[in-house]
Amino acid sequence: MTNGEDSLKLSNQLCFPLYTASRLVTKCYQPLLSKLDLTYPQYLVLLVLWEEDQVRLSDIAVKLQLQSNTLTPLLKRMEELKLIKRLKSSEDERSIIISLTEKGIALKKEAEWIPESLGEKLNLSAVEAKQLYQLLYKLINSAE
Amino acid sequence: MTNGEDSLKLSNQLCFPLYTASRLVTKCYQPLLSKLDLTYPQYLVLLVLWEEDQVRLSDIAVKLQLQSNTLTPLLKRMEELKLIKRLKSSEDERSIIISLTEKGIALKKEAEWIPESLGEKLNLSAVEAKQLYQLLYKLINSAE
DNA sequence: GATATTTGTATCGTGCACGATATAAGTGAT
DNA sequence: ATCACTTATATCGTGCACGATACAAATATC
Repeated sequence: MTNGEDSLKLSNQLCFPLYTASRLVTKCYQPLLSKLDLTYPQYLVLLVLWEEDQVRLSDIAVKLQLQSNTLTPLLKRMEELKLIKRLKSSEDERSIIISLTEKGIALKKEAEWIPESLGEKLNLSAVEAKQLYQLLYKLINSAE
Repeated sequence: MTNGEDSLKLSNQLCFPLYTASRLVTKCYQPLLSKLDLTYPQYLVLLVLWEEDQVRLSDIAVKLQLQSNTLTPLLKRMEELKLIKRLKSSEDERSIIISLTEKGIALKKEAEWIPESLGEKLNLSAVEAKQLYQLLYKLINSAE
């Protein structure tokens, strides 16, 4: 972007808008998700499970790029909310299989309007959203 | 992006790469910042102060889009690390003025190589970085 | 087949982030 | 001056995120 003296200016750093945008988008979800009594990371877990039920904890960890020490308590809270079940795998006793409960499955219908609702909050055109999407994935894949 | 059935797919959501990219970039900073005994939000506060010393807590809050209940303990920890001073404003006894200590000022020199070092970790071209930067700011400004 | 290594999950400690709420200082209207 | 109102910061409680570490099940090695 720039070199030398200005490199430490907040306005010249990519890190800052990334950090701010991420928190801001999470914040946009908050009022929508609180109606479903969900937090943002819990919603991400459900997105995984709505696509494919019966997933190992370690597979969720890979998909969401989260570690076991983050996921374990998060999933335990979701279990307390009766959204998911945590069962040991019969094939490998070390693995925990996460599956949706009836309540977790039913929640999908209630969540279907969320993406659209969020799209309205963020004033990006379809082209811009796609561009941003691609750049972010390039960034994610570039740094391992 | 897409409508109907697929809208809840993780891979179709802008929120997820944003969230992941932000955590990933923070993680890239971590080894660099730990050498200076700093966390990422602490580094952001220093970026603000290196640009302009003697800033009110509330002004830092606006610049970093953080709330007082996040900043207060964060700044107290930085005070314990002898990086900053927290003094009540003489003009308005409600305000806290944050200023750099000698140690805080000296740290700027040690941090100057960080932006460049991070640029190497993230495999984005200058054009892509600028594009991403602009899209993120558009997003931030669009949603208030 | 006892031992070493790897893998999957959990535990512990620290530091954000933020909603809700409290408190004290300043401001304004009566 | 009094009382409502606003503003600046702090406190409290909850939920991530992650480094370090522990531990048990599975696998590999000898």
